Amino acid sequence: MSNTEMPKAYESKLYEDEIYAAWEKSGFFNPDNLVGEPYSIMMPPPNVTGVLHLGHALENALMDAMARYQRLNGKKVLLVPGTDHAALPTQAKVEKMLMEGGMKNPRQELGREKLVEKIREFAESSRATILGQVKKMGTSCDWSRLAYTFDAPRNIAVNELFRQMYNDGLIYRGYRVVNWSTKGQSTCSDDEIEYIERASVLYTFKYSKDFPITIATTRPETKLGDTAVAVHPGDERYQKYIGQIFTVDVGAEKPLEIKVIADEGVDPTFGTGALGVTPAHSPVDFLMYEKQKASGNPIGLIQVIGVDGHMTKEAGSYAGLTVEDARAKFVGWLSEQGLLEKEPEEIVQNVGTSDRFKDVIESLPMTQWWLDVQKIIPSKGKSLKDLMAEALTTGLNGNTEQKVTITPERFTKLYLHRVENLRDWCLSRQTWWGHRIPVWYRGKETFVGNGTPEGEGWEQDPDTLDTWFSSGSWTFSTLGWPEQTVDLKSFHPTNWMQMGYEILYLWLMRMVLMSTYALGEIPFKDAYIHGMLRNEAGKKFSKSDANGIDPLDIIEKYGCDALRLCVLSGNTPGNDSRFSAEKIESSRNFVNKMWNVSRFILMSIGSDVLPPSQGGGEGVVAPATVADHWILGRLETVTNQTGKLIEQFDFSLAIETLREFIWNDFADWYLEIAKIQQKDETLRTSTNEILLYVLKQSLVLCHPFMPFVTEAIWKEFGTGSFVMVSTWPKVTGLFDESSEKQLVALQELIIAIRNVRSQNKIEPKKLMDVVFVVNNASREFIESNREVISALARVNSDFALVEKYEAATTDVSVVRKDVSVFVKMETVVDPVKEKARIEKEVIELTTYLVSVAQKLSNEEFRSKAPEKIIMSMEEKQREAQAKLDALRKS
RNA sequence: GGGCGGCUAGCUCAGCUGGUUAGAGCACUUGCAUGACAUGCAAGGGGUCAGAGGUUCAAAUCCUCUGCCGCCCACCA
Repeated sequence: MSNTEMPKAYESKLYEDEIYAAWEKSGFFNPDNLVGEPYSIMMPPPNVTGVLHLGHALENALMDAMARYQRLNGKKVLLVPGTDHAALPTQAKVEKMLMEGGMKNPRQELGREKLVEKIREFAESSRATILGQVKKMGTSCDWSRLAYTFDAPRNIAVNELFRQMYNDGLIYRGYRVVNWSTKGQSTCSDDEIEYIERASVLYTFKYSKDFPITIATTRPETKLGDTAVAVHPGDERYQKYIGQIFTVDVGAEKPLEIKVIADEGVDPTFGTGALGVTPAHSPVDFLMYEKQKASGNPIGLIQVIGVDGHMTKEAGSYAGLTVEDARAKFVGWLSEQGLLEKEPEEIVQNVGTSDRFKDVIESLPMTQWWLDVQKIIPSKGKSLKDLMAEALTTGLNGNTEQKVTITPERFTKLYLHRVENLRDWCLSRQTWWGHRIPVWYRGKETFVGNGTPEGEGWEQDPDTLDTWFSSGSWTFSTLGWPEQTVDLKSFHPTNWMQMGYEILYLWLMRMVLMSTYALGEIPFKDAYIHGMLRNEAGKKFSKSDANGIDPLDIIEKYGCDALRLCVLSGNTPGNDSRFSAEKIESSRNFVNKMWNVSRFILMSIGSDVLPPSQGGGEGVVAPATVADHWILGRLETVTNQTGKLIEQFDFSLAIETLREFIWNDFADWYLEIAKIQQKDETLRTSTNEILLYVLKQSLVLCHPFMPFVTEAIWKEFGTGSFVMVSTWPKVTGLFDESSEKQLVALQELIIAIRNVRSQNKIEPKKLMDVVFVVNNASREFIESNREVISALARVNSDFALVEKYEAATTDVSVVRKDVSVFVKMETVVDPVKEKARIEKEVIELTTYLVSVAQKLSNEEFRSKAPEKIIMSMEEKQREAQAKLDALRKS
């Protein structure tokens, strides 16, 4: 074997690209080349607004760990890669860049076609970068099924979905108050509003001297469009005015006709108990307007703010002013007229801002496309809201197979609460990048469907669809829907989805909505919600890349495996975690440890056992020593634990379990013991076989988390196969409790002797002389481990085993429960110090024994605690007592 | 105004369907260039589990309250 060529340290750069290329070429990323039960994961498509950051590294690590684990367990795994065109956000981003480059108004200057072309160029370049990054992260996705939310197949799915929802009467065109971004010149949905706290001024005033009711507002300029004052129906103060109309002149185009109306929603105890109603510029007021209309007691609607953020001609003397200027002017007028009832009051207020354009959202009345979430779907007898709730509670139609489980569970409550309060979804955007609304108009005719209708004179709606409309269909549009493809049948519902909690409402909910509506299926069975990755100081990695870290830089420096381990360790469901230099180094070191363990094994087994290329390490192993039994038992325990942990989505603990096993058990103990066993002719072959066996299994166990290094080592075996498509270890019944106990005892003994050396500053090179005091039970145990003890504790191997021993003044004692060791010093041991050391131990033991005795003598404990607990406590008591007795004797 | 999460070793975090003398990584102390690895080895030090009550034979773990820190939601004019 040529394994001596393995370099001392694992250099990730030498392997990763080559290995990824080999995996790709092997075809095993494509489930068509695998057998077994289908298992599918859809990659949350990164937005082409930018390139990938560390958060995406976490997502890729999560998805790929799961995909690889499932593949090793014989599943036919599909992991679909893709990107999201991110309609409005991408346009916002490109416009911002163009404006930074000197353009004043990109839409005006370039026009629709040219601007869309610019955005497409940007998107394509981001897309290419992103896909390259995904490969660098080692993600085992099927590139033959690569999808993009804006490609032709996805466009068909979007149009078809729209058509069906329209035909079901769920999608409608309606005039109502929308969220309007003046800067973005577009609507946005309720979910795209970010509320920020800011200082504001509350003005309390009357419309005119003889108006009987005082009202308050932080937006005086909108009052130019007031058409009513609402009071609580039971409010005695205002009872007599209800139904009356007052005409006031506040300087708008026409004098305002203010009707006093009653509405249950008004809180009579708050403020003046009266509310100025501005139907055109407040969603709540608009509802009152509709309610009044429905009750046959209509009030007016006057739009005083335009789409450009300036006052309209309805605002009369205020027309053309910005809202800020209009506000100042109106407040000035109120003050002059003596209409302000109180000094203006400074308050803190939440205002909605556009999450993309960052400006304050105006409420304006407009005709837009909406998705009705309340309406009963004819074929289903339920509303979209009902479907969305069912999917998380009882399962669709009570079918528990069609139920989404969210980890951690607490997000389920959030989701359901949100669903309950869901309002109709505004689908149309006035930006240009994205799926065009699939609706055509000709005079009074409307056509909804896929592609331009036949005949002359049709014009397509100029608006585009909310980007989440296409991402909502991701789990099935990627599988060929609306065609009833084989993929769709095999892989939907998908098995697992992971995402950050920040898109729970935006995305998870919409996937459930779309999938339950279109397919009558949940989009995925399990949703794993991860937290955000923060920097060392606990700050968010901002999207503007100011303190962002490029995952490629990390990969370049530390390797992909280290990055993956790093982002997964310490990351628990739903909780944020931090990324730091120290953490990545620690992960890199573990990768290197794996490498060196393998390096040692491949170098030392020589020709004694069959080389791996001829099946070495595959067959039956023959444990000969306690250590052999122990390590095989540990491997089995760890195999069980790791599998269970991954299936519970507890990736961090799985990694910790593996690290502990490989580093502490396998490398620090078994390898050291194996070096001794290798020198023994009768043990050499079996030891080497076990080394190779445990190594191979460990590589498989670690592969989901560190795919590259495990594959690189596997390659050294020269089998020509991939660890990626090997088999997750099976439980073989090699666990042996007594070996486990014995080895732990051996470890404790060796550590104790090493401790004597350290405490007494005896140089490591010197072999110490010791005497073992044993009883019948422990004699055999020590004798059979003579060589191991000698080598690992560094004592002369010809030590005596006696039953009684009179300690000399040059001896230091080590006491275990049924073995004592006397270590011979060259000089007289300081009797005071030695006594103190023993005293300390005696005190610790005594204290412990007292507490145990207290518990055990407690009647209630004895009668109520389970048998198992009592027995284990009694066992511990015996052990501690034995040790204490031995200590006292010495 | 509602709701949620966090508070465990110097730092970052596990553990929390109650039951070993509370763990890991990093940092720290003391030794080691021990033929796999100094990206390492060995031996250590370090915590009244935010505080106060309660339930229980038993609480970091369950309940109540309080205090900080963070997040989400909400039409209080």
